[in-house]
Amino acid sequence: MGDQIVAVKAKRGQRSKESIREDNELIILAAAEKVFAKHGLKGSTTKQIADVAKLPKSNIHYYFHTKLNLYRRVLESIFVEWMKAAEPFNTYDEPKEAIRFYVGAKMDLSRTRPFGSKVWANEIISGAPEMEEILSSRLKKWVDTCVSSINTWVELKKINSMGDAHTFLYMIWATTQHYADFDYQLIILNNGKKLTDSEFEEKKQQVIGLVLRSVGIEP
Amino acid sequence: MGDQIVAVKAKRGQRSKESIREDNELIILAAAEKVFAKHGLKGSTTKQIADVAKLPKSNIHYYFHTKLNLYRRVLESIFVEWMKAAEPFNTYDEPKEAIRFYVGAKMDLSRTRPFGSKVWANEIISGAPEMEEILSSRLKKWVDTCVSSINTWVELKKINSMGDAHTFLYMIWATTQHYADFDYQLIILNNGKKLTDSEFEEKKQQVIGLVLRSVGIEP
DNA sequence: GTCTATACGTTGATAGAC
DNA sequence: GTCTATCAACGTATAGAC
Repeated sequence: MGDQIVAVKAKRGQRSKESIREDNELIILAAAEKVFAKHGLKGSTTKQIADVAKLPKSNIHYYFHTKLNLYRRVLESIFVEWMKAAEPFNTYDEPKEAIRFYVGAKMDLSRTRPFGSKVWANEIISGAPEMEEILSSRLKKWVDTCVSSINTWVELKKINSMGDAHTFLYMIWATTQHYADFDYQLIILNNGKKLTDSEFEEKKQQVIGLVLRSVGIEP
Repeated sequence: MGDQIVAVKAKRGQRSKESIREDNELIILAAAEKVFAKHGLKGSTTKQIADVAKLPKSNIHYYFHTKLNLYRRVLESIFVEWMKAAEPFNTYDEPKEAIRFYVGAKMDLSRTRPFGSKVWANEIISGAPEMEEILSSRLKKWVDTCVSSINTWVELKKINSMGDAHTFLYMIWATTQHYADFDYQLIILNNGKKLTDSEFEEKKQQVIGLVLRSVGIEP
């Protein structure tokens, strides 16, 4: 993250004002995601964000006006990425492929963007006051589509019935996001060692296997 | 929660000082669990806790000295309850029963004590700075026992192998705790309606079914 | 044991020099 | 567009009257 900030800053020669704004907004958004992930909306301070972004505190307010506004922008950006990862579920007809790629994409996101997942988790835990709209309209819509796909597979006897399709979907969310949200716990229980990329790939395949078997598909 | 506080207060006639302390500590701990769940350690204020407990702010400091100390007491109390729920895993020999009762107990805890689960989640998300000791010694020890039970079942061909037993255990934690930590999201996606007790019981059985099938046990 | 008053640091946000 | 200086509000914690 720090390297990212330095890299963006170094590239600046004589740049247009729009470009400076764009760069700084990205730097601040990345810093904010990290800080909000650790302390939540209320627990984070604009000074912390400014320090991580290596900018004076007043610049945060200059670009985003209020802390709440910056927070909303972070949430929005996470949601967009999340929905991108969710596409496999609608592009594959066979449950085995759809589930495999969706769970895989979610696991990859937990690995590459853990802070985003944590900001999301924090927001939900504290009652989702800033996300009700996103959840009740945009996410709800996607969930409905997804649930009907799962129900179709059940009707076609391609997978076992689990009663309510939501239960299955929530298990996928919970299990994959656990690798982002609870990463510190996983590290401590792994004797203080972070998983290497290849170890993580292994866990990913194991998770895919468990999820597939849970609905009766042999991986 | 509010009723609980009123009930404890009303019972006081002429009580010993020890008993007053005990009651107030319980009231404050319950209030703190609720507030810490919503805002995390940094985001919570002693005033909020005092207001929920219906006591003056200074009493919080009188009984627990510092906010951090109170927070640690809340975490400790959650951990104890958590370990109690974990007993089934060691008291049943057959995986089908052990898993069924453990997952059931975890689901029940998510239903009856969601705030505790959220405080725990918040603490892990923010890097577990106050819990490293609990995690790396006491929780680690329990996990090791649990993992070796699972491995024994695999060796006895009572359940399918999933590669690393931790992956299976983490899936159980994630899925069950999701019903506490993400309860607001679940409500919104359920059209704003909280699950009734009997609906929750249904979900619980579905989760148990998915978990059992994921290791090849027909529920 | 209870609670008001207050010390003293930190916070979000802005004004205004550069 | 950048950044120092500043402020009012709020934070934790304590002192001391009851």
